[in-house]
Amino acid sequence: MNEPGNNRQTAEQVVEIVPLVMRVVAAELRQAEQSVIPAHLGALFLLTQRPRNLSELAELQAVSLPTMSNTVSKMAEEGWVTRARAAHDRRLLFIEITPAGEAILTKMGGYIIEKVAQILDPLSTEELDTLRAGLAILRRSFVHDDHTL
Amino acid sequence: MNEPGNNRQTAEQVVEIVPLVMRVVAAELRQAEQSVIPAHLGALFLLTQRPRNLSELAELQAVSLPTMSNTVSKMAEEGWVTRARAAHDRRLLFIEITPAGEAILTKMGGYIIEKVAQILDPLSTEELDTLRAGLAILRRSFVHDDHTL
DNA sequence: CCTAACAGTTAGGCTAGCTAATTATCGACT
DNA sequence: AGTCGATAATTAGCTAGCCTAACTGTTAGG
Repeated sequence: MNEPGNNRQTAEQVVEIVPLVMRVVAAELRQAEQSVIPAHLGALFLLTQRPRNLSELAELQAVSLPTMSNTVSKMAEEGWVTRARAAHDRRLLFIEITPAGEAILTKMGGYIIEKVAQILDPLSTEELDTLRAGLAILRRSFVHDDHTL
Repeated sequence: MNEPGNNRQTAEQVVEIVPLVMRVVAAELRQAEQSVIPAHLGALFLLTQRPRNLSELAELQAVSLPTMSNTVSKMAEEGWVTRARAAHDRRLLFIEITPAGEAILTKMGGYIIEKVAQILDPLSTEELDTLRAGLAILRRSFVHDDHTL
């Protein structure tokens, strides 16, 4: 579909840059004084849209089922989500965010977004537009999308 | 410098998308049959440009000194790099890639880049251009750049 | 020379991820 | 109704990759 080299060159950039950015973001998160919410933010955000079951969360976050099971257990212990069996099919979980979960998402999500926004601050409006467009393409390519929102 | 919202919206995208892409890339790497080279590829690539000392590698890869020290130790055990004290200042390491290191970089780097290139294959030429431009901006913003190449 | 600063290593610990095996439920087919 | 395969989630056990704090060796300036 493309000149082959174009593809590969872009792939090289992805492999180089994404892990670097990841480490920087992770380092910022680690500095968030106490609260420590690492991988939980993404799942919490998905739960603000509507309740989900475990498989949905795992797929949307691109992690295995056991990983998401652990994540949800920890969040439930913290009181950020509730976990119940679905009425119509008792194999399924019905996972809902709580007000405490929404509060922590606002607080911690806001913190990290603020940090990243500072890093992006020197960029011009045009650069920000380009960056957003690029990220949107990355998302479409890599993420099994959620067709419900 | 910008309308404040622009910045924040882009930051949200970064925080959402980068970890997702990271997990997908990591999953691809994990499937690379045996060879298992996780964080080492980036460091090896930097060493193809020229020999480096440990602090340089750590900064360019945005990891702590102990982390990079471990990484280099493992790579030295595998015979992918050599480690020697610099002649003019014996505190500094002089880390060089070996032919074996170049070989493994070609093989494993090629493998993962191929995988990512497949994921990007459906994109049009225009989309690839946009993606590359966005990634370049991301890199400039997040990475302490190497001014020597 | 002595001491402060610097480069790297060691020790110890944590999180987030995985696969494999297990439990519980459902649904379809006899 | 009973059983059996498929599906959803959990548990057990493990690894990689990252960190901070404390230590060792080296240099350079007063």
